[in-house]
Formats: sequence, C-alpha cells, structure tokens
Amino acid sequence: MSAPVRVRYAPSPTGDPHVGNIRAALFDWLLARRTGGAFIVRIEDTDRAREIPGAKERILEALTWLGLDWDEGPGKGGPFAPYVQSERQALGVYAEPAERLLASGAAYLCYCPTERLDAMRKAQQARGEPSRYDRACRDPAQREAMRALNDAPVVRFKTPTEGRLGVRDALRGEVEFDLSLLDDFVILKADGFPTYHLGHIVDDHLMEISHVLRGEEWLPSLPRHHLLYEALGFEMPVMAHLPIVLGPDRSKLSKRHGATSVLDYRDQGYLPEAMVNFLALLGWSVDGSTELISRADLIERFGLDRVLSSSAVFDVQKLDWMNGVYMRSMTHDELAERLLPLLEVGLPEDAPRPIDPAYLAAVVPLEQERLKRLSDAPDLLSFFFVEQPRYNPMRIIRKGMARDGAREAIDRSLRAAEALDEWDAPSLERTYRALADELGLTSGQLFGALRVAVTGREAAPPLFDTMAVLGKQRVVARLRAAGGFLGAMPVAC
RNA sequence: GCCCCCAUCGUCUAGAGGCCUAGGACGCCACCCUUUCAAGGUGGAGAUCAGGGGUUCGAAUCCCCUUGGGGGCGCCA
Repeated sequence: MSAPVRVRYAPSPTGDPHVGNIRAALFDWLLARRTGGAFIVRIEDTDRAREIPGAKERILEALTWLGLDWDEGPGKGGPFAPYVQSERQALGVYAEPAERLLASGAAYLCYCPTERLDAMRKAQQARGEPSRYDRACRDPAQREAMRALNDAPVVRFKTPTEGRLGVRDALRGEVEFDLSLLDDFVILKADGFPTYHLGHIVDDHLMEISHVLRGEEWLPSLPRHHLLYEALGFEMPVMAHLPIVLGPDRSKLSKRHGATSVLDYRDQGYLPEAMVNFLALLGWSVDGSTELISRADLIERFGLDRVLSSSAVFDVQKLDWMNGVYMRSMTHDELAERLLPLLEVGLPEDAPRPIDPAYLAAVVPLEQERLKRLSDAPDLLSFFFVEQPRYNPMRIIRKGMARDGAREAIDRSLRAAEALDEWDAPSLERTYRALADELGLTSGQLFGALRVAVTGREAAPPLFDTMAVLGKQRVVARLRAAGGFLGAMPVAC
C-alpha cells in the first residue's frame, strides 16, 4: 500500500507566474486530483533581496484564474502551516536540521567573505574550470583565519570528494553524476535563511510530500538533494524533472519572446479553460489524436507515465486556435457575460454606458465565431455600439463603381430602408437584392458598399443580420451620413 | 570549459522490434460553401524518423559513437 499522493507547487515570489512554472503547477494539480491526493502551495521566499512585492498574490491569482485550487497553503491553512518559508524560518524550522548536520559533522561553518568567493569564481572561470568552492573552511585553521575577516558564517554541506551517484528521476530513469564535481554548497545563509536546497528538502519532508514535480533546470542539483536527504535521514520523494518550455528560437521561454506570464495571457483575452488544455498538452499527451480535452477528462486521464522528457516550444498559434475553439463552444449567454465587463471599459468613449445586456445578447451570436480572444471584442464590436463609426468614405465605392453610382446606390438604399416596415434579415435581403438588380450592380457590389456605410468595415458579420440587430433607426442614420460623406468628397476621385 | 538532459513534418505530438510506403493536430496552400470576414467541409504539400555504426530474419523503436539543441555550474530559486 502506498502513501497518499501529496504534491506541492513551491513558487518563489520573485516575479510573475511564468508559463513553464504554471505548467508544473498544473501537472501537480492534475496528479493530486487524479489520485485523490492533496495539492499544496508553499511560498519559497527565502531570498529577501529578490522578493517582489505583490508577486505572491499574482502567483496565487494565476492559480485561481486557471482553477487550480489548493488544499493546503496560503489563505487556506492546513496541518503543516505556515506555508510561507519566511514564516517557517522564524519558527526555527530550518535551523534545527542545520544544527543537526553541524553536530554530526556533515556540515560546517564557513566564514569566507563574499569578495573572496567572487574572486575565486572569476579566476576559475578565467582558467576554464568549473567554478566551485575550494572547501577552505573545512580546515579549522583556515576557518579561523576567515573568521577574522567576516563574522557572519554560512553553513555548508560536506559533499563527497569522489565517487559516482545514480539518482532516479521518474521520467528519465537513473541519472548518474560524478560526485567529485560537486562542491560544498551553502544550506544556511548568513542571515539565517535556508537556501533552496535545504528549504525545500526540509519542508517537503515535514509536509509529507510524495512527488516532486519541478523544472528540468533542477536536474543538476539532484545529487545534492539526494545527499542531503540521506544525511538528514529523510526519505526522498519521487522526483520528476519536467522538460523546459521553450520559446520559438528553442531557448528557454523568456521575456524577450513576448508574454511569459500566464496573467499576460489572461489580460490578452485567453480563456482559462483553453490555457489549461493547451498547457496540459505541452509535454504530455493522452494519445496520438486527442487535442481538445475537458478538465474532467484531463483529471481522469493524467499520469506521469505519459509525460515527455524532451522540451517543447510554446506555440502561440496553436494556443490561438484552441482558444478560438473554446470561444465558439461557449453559449451565447456565457460569452455575453464574459464580454460585458471588457466592453464597459474597452469600447470607445462615445458608446453609451451602461451597455444594454439585451442588445449585447443580440450582437454576440453574430460575432462569436469571429472572436479569437475575449480582448478582440471591443474593437470588433464597437460599430454596434457607437453612434456613428468612423471610416474613409472612399471605401464605400466598391470595385467597378463610380462615385456617382455609389452615391446613388446609397441614396436609394436609404430610401428603401426608410420605406421598409418589416425590419428583419429576410426582408432586408429581399429588398436589397432587388435594388441591386435595379441599379445594375452585382449583389456583392451593393452589399459591400452598404457594409462599409453601415458598419464602417469591409469585414463584418452577415450584412442583413447585422442591419436587423442594429435597428432601423441606426441604419437609416448611418446611410444618411454615408450619403453626406460621398456628397462632400472632392471630385478628384 | 566541465557536467547533465534531449533528438519523429516549421511547431505540438502518436509510435514502447514486424500493424509505418510513419498517424493526428496547429500553421501553410488549393478547392467547396458564400454578400465580405470568419466558421465549416474536402483535398494537398510537408519527416529518407539528426548522421554513422552495430544487435536482429526484421529497427523510428535496443546499444555505441558523432553531430545538433537545451539546461546547469551563486550566501537565486
């Protein structure tokens, strides 16, 4: 019988929630939900200098947006509270194991000044050697000498100077490391805070974590962690190093590739369900053909066994497609509801507020399949809401039409609109098809001219449905305005 | 430089020795539908499975080498 699955997402509040990072959180969450285990969030804020105010909140915001609810963690509490390392540090959580290692001789105090370490690294790099600590303070005499220069020691862990160590990674199998290449790394900083190495091992143990899913950038420190687990007498959880998420140039996805924060994607109008679907398929698959998968099915089908160990490029084009699919699969009401707040702030000033929900409900069906992202809406829908869309009147004159012809077409269209009693799409279509014939224009020409006059755009939803929704009054006013524009245009064209 | 990881269409992937003259999806192209734009439908181009050696009756699948890409080498995580 195996212990219950307990997984944790342990972000450091030093910036916005990166997609690669959040993908790890998603896998954690899926594994927990799949197995009926627990998903824990722990904040690793042991670097006070790099901490960014508000970052923690934004990370939690991202999880919430994606619907990755946590069972234990900030704002939630739990049997192993607190879940913030700075608070745990204050409680002495890390000092105790550090003392123990010191007492057993597995660790030692190091007084080397930062300047010395920096100089040493520089020299090593200049010589083309890997930079690592020279273990000066392992020697009591040297330690005393260093102490005279610096009275705030760190605690370093003694690593073996030779041998090889195989450590198991859940995705790759056994990975072998040369221990002689390891240096004595710091586990407790001069300020009393643990480094990542000590902090996460102690907390994962205390919090009874069963599986650690983290980025592949941690793979090189796996032997260190193995050694620490051993020295502390803790059992090592299952370790899985997830492949790196790459940018289009195949280097680690970063700011210069564009948006890296999932909150950026939220702000750009992507749907959380699309984001979850997309992220789940980055480095994991159900089979060879499933692309669209619901959250429920994701939970049902997820497993570490189908997680890849090769890195994947974050393909925004595919995300766009997928988001469009989710946009189209929403009910009109759902979409209208999500669009309303965006339109309130995003529509041009002259669109009347508050937005009439009934009118929006009529507009949404016409635009839904044309929206790729929520944020496309203010721009795409604005002509439905403003009094008079702005456009270049030249565009009313369609291919093969003269200015006078266009003018006449618009005038006649205006009169036809004014005379029309049945203001619905079929009646409008009948009327204007007949008018096109009468004017000797193709329907494409007339409809194109009308589309520009009525919407200000050359690409818009079906013309007559649009006119029907806009209403007779608006359409008449816009046609009248269009006639005026054409009349006022310089003759040159 | 050293260590580690990875390697199937441009991209995400299926493939766990014969079912592969390598399947799906995004993107791309063409056609159809059509009042525009979308959406949808149909079809197409696109991978000698990075290269070379083995193992085997048989290799995209196993082993080795090379090459390429990525990651790591902090009192950062």
